[in-house]
Parts: sequence; C-alpha cells; structure tokens
Amino acid sequence: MEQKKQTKLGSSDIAAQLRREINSGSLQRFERFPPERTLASNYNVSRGTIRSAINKLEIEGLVETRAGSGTYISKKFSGENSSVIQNARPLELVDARFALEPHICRLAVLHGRQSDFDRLEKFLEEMEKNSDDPVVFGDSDTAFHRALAESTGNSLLIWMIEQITSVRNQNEWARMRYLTLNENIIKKYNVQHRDTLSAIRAREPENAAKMMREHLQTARLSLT
Amino acid sequence: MEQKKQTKLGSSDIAAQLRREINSGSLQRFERFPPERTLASNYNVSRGTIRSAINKLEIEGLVETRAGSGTYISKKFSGENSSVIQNARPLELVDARFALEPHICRLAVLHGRQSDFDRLEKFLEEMEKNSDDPVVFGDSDTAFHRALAESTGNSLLIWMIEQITSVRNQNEWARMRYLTLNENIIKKYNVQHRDTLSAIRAREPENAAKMMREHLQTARLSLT
DNA sequence: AAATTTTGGTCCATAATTGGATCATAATAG
DNA sequence: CTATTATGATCCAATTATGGACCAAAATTT
Repeated sequence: MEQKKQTKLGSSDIAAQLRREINSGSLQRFERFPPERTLASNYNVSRGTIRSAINKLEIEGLVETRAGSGTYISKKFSGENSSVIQNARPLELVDARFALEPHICRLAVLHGRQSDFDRLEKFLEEMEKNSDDPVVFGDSDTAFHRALAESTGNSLLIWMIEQITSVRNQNEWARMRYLTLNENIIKKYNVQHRDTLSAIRAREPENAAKMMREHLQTARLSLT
Repeated sequence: MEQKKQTKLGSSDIAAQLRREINSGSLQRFERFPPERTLASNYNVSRGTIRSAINKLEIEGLVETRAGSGTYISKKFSGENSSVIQNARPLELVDARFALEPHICRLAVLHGRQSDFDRLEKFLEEMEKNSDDPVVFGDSDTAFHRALAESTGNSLLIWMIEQITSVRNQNEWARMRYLTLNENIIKKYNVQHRDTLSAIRAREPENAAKMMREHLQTARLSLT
C-alpha cells in the first residue's frame, strides 16, 4: 500500500489507525476516547465517518460506547491488569535495548574491572563453543548481556536489564528467538559480541557503544 | 501559538491515570493523596470530577478515604516497590536517565504525533511560568519527561521512566532536588527543554538526543 | 484547652458535553 | 448514469461537569 497523501481516509482506514493506537499505547493514556466531534476534526473527516469507524471497533469488542458519556476502551485492552513487562512486543523490547545497552557499554568502560571483563570473556567463549545449539547459546547470550550490565555497577541498570531478560525468556518469546537463531546469525552475533568486548577492554566508550548498536541492529533485522 | 485542543480529561481518565500511578509506584510516596481540591486544580477540573474518580478507585479497593483526614492508598498496594528502586543512588539514577532519555528523544522524533508535542509544549509553558516555584516546576518537569516517554508509544520505556520518576519523587530526594533547584538552574533547564522539543519538532533525532544529553549533563553537575 | 484551618461528604441548580438519529446534498466509485 | 458513501447541519436525550455553599470530622495552631 502506497502513501495516499491527498486522498481522504475512509472509515476502515481510520478504524485501523485507532485500533493501532489502542494497541500501541498512545491512546492508553485515556480510558475514554476523545469525543467523536474532536476525532472528526483531527482526522479531517466527517463525524459520520468516525462513527462508522468506531462502530467497527465496537463490533470487535475493542471499545464500548455509552450515549451521553463517551466511547471507552474496553477494560481488557486498557493495559491495566497485567504488567507492562508481560505485554511488551518484540520491537518495543529491541527499542528499549537500543536505549540501554549502548550506554551500558560506555559505563562498562568507565566502571568495569578486569574481573568483570574476564567474566564476559567466559560467557563469550561459551557462546562460541555452542554456536550450533540455540538453547545453550541463548542462555549464554542472556548471561553475557546481564554481566555487561553488572560491570557498570549501576543497580538500576542491572535491574532494568533483568526485567528485559525476564521477558525474553518467556515461552513464546523463547520459541520465536530460536526460530530466528540460525547458525549464520549466531556467528554474526559472536563477532559482534567480541568486537564489543574488545572495544570495552581498549577503553573506547564510543566505539563500544557503536559495536553494541550494530549488534542490536542485527537483532532487530532478524525479527523482521 | 498552537491551538489549545488538549482533550479535557474526564473522571474515568483521571481514575485510570491515578490507578496507573498507584500501581507503578509514582504515587506510593504519599501516605495520603493530595487533597481533592489540590488535585482538582492540578488536573484543571472541578472537585466533583476528582471525587468521582477517587470514588471509582475506592470501589476497587485501591484507596481508602477518611473524612476530615484524607485519602489513603490501601496498605496492600503501598509496599510493592522493589528495593532496588528504593535504594538507588543519585548518580546511578542520572546514569540510567543518560541511557534512556536521549534515545527516547530519537524515538519521539520517529513515533511522536503532533498532539504529543502539543502536550509537551503545555508542560514546558507551565515550567516557564513557574520558574520561581521549585515545587510546581518540579512537578511539571516530571510530567514533561514522562510525556516525552509516552510520545514514543513504547510501553516498556514509559514504564522505566515511571520507575525512575518514582525514585525522584521520594521524600529525601525531593528535598535534595529543591536544594539544587535555584532560579538560575531552572532557567537553564527551561532553555534545554525547549531546545530538545524544538529538535524533536524539527524531526532531527540526533540533535534532539544531543540536547537531552546536555540537559542531563547539567542535571548531573548540579548534583555535585 | 480552645480556636482555626484543612479535609472529605453532601446537596443543588445550571451549564456543557456526548453519542444517537435523521435528512438533504455533494462526492465518489462502478 | 446509478448506487454507494461521505458530508455537514440540526435536534434529541442521556450523562457528566461545574461552581457554590454548608457540614462535620480530623488535624493543626495558638
């Protein structure tokens, strides 16, 4: 589907967009939708079109409307019950790692000790030794990234990485990872991990961060 | 000047927001809620709306109200904060922000919408208007950084910023902040906030990240 | 101890908001 | 051309929000 810049959006387009906003969280801030009249002017479309879009969502059970009151995001979708961690989507998670891990590399350069790096080395060797076993590799990989965080000595960052790790290890996630983890990817990861560690050992913070970004970029691509 | 089309919050929205803040910890510092009249003016709604929101929370058992005394967070919800968060030290916290927020700026450029930016603008104006009141400024500052995270649409990042905020708002921390928040620092912050928002609006991710780094650098220096 | 202030509880009248519904007209697609 | 869809305007009924006033319990100050 190409960009249709000038053509007006139809009710299905708008329904899809609203659906996306509910799921992606930009509308989760609200329990209640903006009023139909506001949405209409926001999307530059008539109120009828909005009503028809909302109607679609209502049939799907995503929202409930109450006359005189408003249109409400259904409780199940308002993201209240289960923890954020449980519901994180793959790309959200990669983005979070993109935020945290390059900077963790910088801090590792600043605060890391020899013993920390030796520990990283150990996990790295484990990964290289088990390039043919996605399960063992995955465990060592997790341990590596965690040890990296630990080398910063920053308890907050360690904790955040732990949270992220706990998502990655959930069942469905684990399965997805093993699907994407073929031997080529693993070999690439090994090189990138080693490059990262080398840069840290050489006390080159920006270089280490860069290596980590490349690593995460690979990980992101392997998701798609 | 941009239009002031910020959607007004209804009682359900406020209830949802308070609910989330309780569960995520940002409000746990209060043994009791701010008084209804204060909340009303904070959210720019009438007291009745606030009462209606609090009533919803009370029905859910999240909160207890005592006439003449105040509204209190139920005990079972008040001890949930992980000790990691509680014990974080100031520099650890700044480092965590150094990791998260510049990248959040980049993502805000990618995923933020006009309405998100208008919301940021609102908090920015509040800060500029209250440069002489560290308490009000601090609250708007918190809201600004949170809204920034929200503009990414990444629930994990939003949650992490909330965690950090919950530390920053703890009593001892709050006191320390207000010690460092003289009018000069605040003016500097205002400029940096605005620079950041401008870069985001101009869709310049690296520039926005840079502005945020400078802001955090200032914040770090003011700690020492 | 007493006076004052703060805080939630209650009630009221009024205003504003919101989804529901209808209709004539214009635009678009087939 | 015809059929379908979108538009914009209007009115309706339900719901919610507002602002004010006053009360009683609790907390704070004197």
